[in-house]
Amino acid sequence: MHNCTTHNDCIADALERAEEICAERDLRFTDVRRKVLELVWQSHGPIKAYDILDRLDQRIAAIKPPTVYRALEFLTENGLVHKISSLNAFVGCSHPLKHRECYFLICSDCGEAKECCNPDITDIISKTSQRNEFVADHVTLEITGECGDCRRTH
Amino acid sequence: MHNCTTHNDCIADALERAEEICAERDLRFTDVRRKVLELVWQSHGPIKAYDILDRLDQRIAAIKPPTVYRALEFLTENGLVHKISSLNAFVGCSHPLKHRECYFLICSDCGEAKECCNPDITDIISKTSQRNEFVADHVTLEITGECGDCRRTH
DNA sequence: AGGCGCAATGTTATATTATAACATAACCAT
DNA sequence: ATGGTTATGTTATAATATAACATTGCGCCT
Repeated sequence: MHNCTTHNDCIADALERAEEICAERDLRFTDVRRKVLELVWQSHGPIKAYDILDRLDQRIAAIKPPTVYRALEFLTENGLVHKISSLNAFVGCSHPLKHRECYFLICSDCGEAKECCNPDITDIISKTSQRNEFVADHVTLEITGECGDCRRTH
Repeated sequence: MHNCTTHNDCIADALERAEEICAERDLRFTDVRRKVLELVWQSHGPIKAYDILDRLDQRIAAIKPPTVYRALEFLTENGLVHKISSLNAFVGCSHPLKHRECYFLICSDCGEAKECCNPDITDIISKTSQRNEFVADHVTLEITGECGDCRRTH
């Protein structure tokens, strides 16, 4: 599924970065938001809202869909998480400080979504927008296919 | 909403092209498929599956969601219609013979989705995929923002 | 013409994804 | 502490999509 040998560290790092970013921006990194972000990172790949819901600790309080969607909205707005429209799923952003737009290579075999943030793509998209007199505000770029690891395994 | 002065012609043309393409490929361009494609074109911009359902002539037979989704699946598979993932909506392809991938400029003000099929984008996406050892199979590129017409109007 | 096989549609039911609307609680600045 | 604001709880439902099985329709063979 993934070859991130110290995935616990990834998760911890992501949470810590989120903590810092929220502190800097005077945003509240509440328990719900932290827990949702943690589950997003734990899944390693894209995870669906209702799967997050299922994995939240339901012993303490029965968390309902709106709570999860609100947390995801917060995390998405602040660049900590991205929504993958073609999957209706969410994935942690691996470099939430660097940029706003991320592009994804989504393997339909193993399910992983690798961020591929190529400035050349950003550039050509921006030129294309201009040529069409279009002021872009958000870009969704999702490339589906088969990743190298999966291809070699077959 | 749109400045296609002879939009009835657009619709008729699209249906005729679809007819030809299906004939060439030995596909059945059935009444349901034709009617769904017609409604997609009538809307001019992206239209949602349930809006198509509402607009289908329900006097004759009560058409149900699966029927619409199947028709959309057929039309999408054959390049006559594109799904816009970020909107959960469908739009007619304006040049179904030319290529497989289309990119969209979606105006969040007027709702139009303009196809922008820039080979340079295709090119760079393909290079990026290669560099990541990724075999792309489908590309979703949806640029949301404000179109020139809307910007000037404000 | 009759019957076979396959593709398309009909039908019922339900799964999945997402949000509206209003109530309560937690936080925090004065 | 109190009042304003932000976050969460709660109930209900809207919106999007598909599974599973039944029936119909069409092309082809003889």
